[in-house]
Amino acid sequence: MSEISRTRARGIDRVVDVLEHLRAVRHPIGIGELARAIGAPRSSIYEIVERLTDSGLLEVDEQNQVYFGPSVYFYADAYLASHPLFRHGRDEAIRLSKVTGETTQICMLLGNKYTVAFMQPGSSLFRIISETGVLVPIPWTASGRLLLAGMSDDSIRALIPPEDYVLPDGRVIDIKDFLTDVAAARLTNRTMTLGLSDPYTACLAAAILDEKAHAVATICFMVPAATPLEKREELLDELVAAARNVSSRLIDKPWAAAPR
Amino acid sequence: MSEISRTRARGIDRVVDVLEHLRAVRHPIGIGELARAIGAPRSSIYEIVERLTDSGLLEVDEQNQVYFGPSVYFYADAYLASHPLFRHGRDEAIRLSKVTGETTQICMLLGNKYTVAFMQPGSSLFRIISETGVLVPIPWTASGRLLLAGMSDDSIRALIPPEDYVLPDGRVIDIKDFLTDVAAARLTNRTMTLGLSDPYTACLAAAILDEKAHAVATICFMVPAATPLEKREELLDELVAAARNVSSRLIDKPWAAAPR
DNA sequence: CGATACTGTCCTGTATAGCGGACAGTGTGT
DNA sequence: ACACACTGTCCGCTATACAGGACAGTATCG
Repeated sequence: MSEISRTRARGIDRVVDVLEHLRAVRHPIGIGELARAIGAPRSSIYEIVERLTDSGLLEVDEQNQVYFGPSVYFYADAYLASHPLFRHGRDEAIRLSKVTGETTQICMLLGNKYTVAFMQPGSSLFRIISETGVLVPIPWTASGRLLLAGMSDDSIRALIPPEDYVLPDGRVIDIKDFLTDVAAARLTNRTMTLGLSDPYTACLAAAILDEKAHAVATICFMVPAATPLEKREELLDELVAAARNVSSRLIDKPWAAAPR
Repeated sequence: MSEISRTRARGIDRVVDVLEHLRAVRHPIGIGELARAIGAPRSSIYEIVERLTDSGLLEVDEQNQVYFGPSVYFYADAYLASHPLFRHGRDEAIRLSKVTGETTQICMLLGNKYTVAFMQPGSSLFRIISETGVLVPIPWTASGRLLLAGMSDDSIRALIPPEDYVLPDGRVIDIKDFLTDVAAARLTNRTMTLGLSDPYTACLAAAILDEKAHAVATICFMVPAATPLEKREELLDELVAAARNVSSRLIDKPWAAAPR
């Protein structure tokens, strides 16, 4: 995750490493274990954890396990308030999930990975594929192809590390094929993949665009692969409509008339 | 906010100051302005902002205004998932707001301040008193009294800075009176204040308790001060029931059977 | 026009933050 | 009983992160 440098690391980098690690493990963790996991000296991490606990960014429970603290909640609240994308995207996802009964997600890129930003489970009993916030290689997903639509082939090659083209089952995606997929997604603004990251799941997605027509997120359904094609096309139409809906609401500047 | 020390500051402290300042202003802000606001050298802040932007903790828009980045959202998502308090508290607040038509809030302490963690506006047109995440002196609020119920008088004195006893209109709350209020709240687990932070608003609150019977949050209504006492008592009963409801669900360990 | 106030980048010296390691305490296995 | 693996605290050395300022560029003002 961090640089391989063997030299003394900065406090800031340690902080980032700590937070990223907690996100990755998604569990409270002992301070010593945390230090080991991110390859940092224990003394440094003890210090940092104390400082961040004081500020509420982290929290230490009665067994001295470290995890995120209340401050991140308030920071996120402010973040969400400034991003209509999330507010409206969530609303649409919840609505679609109710109307169609399918599991609906809002997805986005985070650095060079793909992640689920929000998920609303459907009414049918259907297992959850991936948790919110877990980072996944972009080529593993239908949405990932849509989210790259705004980029040139060269920058896509630069962005995605080679190992990300290897699927969980060992198959390797050809980069040329992938770029072709992206180009196709660019034109239609919709993708449908079958058994990509998971053999029994089809993923349907439509892109949410910002004012410059860049894909900033996708809204998608996770449906059983056995779902008839006609039904899937129908669902995809719903997604495209919903995405357009959200996109159109992003044009209003969020804090244009805000007080100083 | 930070120490008054004139010496060189740590990177970590700068990071915390930056995040806290963004929370306080609740707006994207220029880098130079940010540096000035927290009393830090510009060069340091440029550096830090760049680093934090890379990690997604901050975001810089096209006008080079800095604000929270997507990472905080995912950290908060993890935080919420590990805190049943928030999930259940939110649900209850939304339900109460629907049932009663009143503005409902979940409130908690953050360091030595009081803050609204979640707010669900009521059906009636009623102005919003305070935004989510804004820090308010504890003595200004009804909920604050409940939230201190687990502490001794001495630790309360140590916690709250003297200036926090001065109300916005200039009146000063006597510390003894305040401690008496807290003691009363401790017994009944409910508070009602009239025109404390605002002359036309009554605040009704009940405490949500953790497994050790410490108040970890409150659930409260903001109603017009003119609301008849009988009606207010009725609403308070609802709050107490809701709080008990949430409290009882906090006893289950959130990640007891979680996978490694 | 010059004056003032920004902004973003780059450089250099030194106060100090982070590292490594020692230490005592606790628990668990044999 | 000992060995081993922890944990949390403390301390001194030194590589370096931070502060401070210089710099060029841009914008607004009268």
